Amino acid sequence: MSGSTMSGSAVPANREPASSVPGSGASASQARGIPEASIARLPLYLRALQSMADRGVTTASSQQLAVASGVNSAKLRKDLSHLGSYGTRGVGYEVAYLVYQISRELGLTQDWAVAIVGVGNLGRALANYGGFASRGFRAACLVDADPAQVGQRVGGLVVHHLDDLERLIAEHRIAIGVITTPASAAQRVADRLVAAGVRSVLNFAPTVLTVPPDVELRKVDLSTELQILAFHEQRRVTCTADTAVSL
Amino acid sequence: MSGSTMSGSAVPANREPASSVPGSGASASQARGIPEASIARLPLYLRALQSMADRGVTTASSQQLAVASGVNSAKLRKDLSHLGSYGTRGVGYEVAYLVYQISRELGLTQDWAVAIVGVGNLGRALANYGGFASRGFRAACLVDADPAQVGQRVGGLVVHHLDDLERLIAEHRIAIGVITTPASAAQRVADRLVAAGVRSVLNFAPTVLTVPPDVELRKVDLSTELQILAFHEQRRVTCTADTAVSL
DNA sequence: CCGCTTTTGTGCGCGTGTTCACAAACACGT
DNA sequence: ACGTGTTTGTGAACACGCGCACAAAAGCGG
Repeated sequence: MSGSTMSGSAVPANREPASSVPGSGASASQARGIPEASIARLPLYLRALQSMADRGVTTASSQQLAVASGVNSAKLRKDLSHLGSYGTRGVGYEVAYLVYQISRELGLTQDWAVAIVGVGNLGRALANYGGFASRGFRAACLVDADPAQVGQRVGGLVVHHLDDLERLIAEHRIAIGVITTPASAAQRVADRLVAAGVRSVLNFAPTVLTVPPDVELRKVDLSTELQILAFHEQRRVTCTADTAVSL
Repeated sequence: MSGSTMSGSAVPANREPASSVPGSGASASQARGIPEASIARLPLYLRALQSMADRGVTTASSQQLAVASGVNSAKLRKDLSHLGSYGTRGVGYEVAYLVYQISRELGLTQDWAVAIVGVGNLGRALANYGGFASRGFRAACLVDADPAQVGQRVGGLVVHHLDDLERLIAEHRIAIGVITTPASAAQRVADRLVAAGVRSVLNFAPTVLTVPPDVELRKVDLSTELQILAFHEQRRVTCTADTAVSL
């Protein structure tokens, strides 16, 4: 009854289209050919697998893994098949081995130095977030434009001034930039990150950023998520009313 | 060359599939027939439009709006056409009118009471986030399990104890629940929210939640986003190395 | 050594979403 | 009043991802 069973592909993306020449739609993009949708689910599988490993489980079937990850089992098998045939028919997947394979595919065998720009409430929350270190990420650098923030210790790190951004990126070998500034400053920060060599940016500011096409830009938008929920909530009451009338 | 121009649909979704009976794939879901993908973009358009309105712009073409929203103009027109023919050929869209129409469609003409469960760093950040109030949302209720947090004032609100969750939901007419607890507590909180009548849940905890099919569940997963970035970053260096070899 | 059970890996049809491209519609200047 | 230029709305082609369903493979017991 409630339109919740969504069969088809689904919802959009956190990947910003950024600037892309529409005419040159070369479909031969995907390098080693792992679909973007599959990659986005690998972290999910990885988490489920690590949870299993912690509980001492050594082997898991696609069915079990699928349930633990909240996805269809066929989809999971197809996703895993993209990284090679790491399962044993009739048995399942070896948890530890799969953890390693997915980690390697995601590039989590090394750890990535992350810069957080904007030490507001959200920036602080991220800096203190323990989930990073355990998953191959290290908040290596905190930056803010406000002199009052500079020098403060947040999550074991000293906040530096925005002016030193370029130097800090070079020194800490920053690979990933996280933008938690107000929307008004986000584009300027993104430009400086890119100019300093950062090719992966995660944007929390509620604004559309433009970056060169070779920069990977993702966004997390809190109010958008809420607005989507609001839509469904509103549609629900509308539909309920309609149903009530038709009864 | 750099596989960044992504033509096709793209990435997965923040919508959790939740529990859905696979066999009963009724495709006639979508009620008034606005595609989910379009809805997810409406907040983007709304923001661009409001920004234009603030700058005194009264009329915008699909091209202008598309650039401001970072999407294709044809896609934007098709999205807007789903809510009716609110444009004037040869001219464009009237900003103020479109703002109203989108707001109405998203259910933002009323404001929604939001409960935030888990007053950690992230919960605090959300409670203090100014972007809510301005967009039709109101943090009406802060809850935490830790007695030390109870009674504190965060973002103008007093933190209540988790025990009072059901009462608070009823009193404040909470429509949307936001989960910012540790992963271990998330499922229990979700169950209680649902039992208390909340039908829309936004989950920040890094875990898979299971809810009844009539509950709208979205997730925001910070480490997943970073891991996807790490994948591309790693693929980049791998590809670069390959290229260097082949030269 | 063979047949039975379990589970992977995948070919295929289908629904969804995206994009192009164009006709209908509208404003405006003359 | 009428042509002209611009912009919307949408039909159609295309690309993508999802999930079913099944064959191939592996283990196991007799």
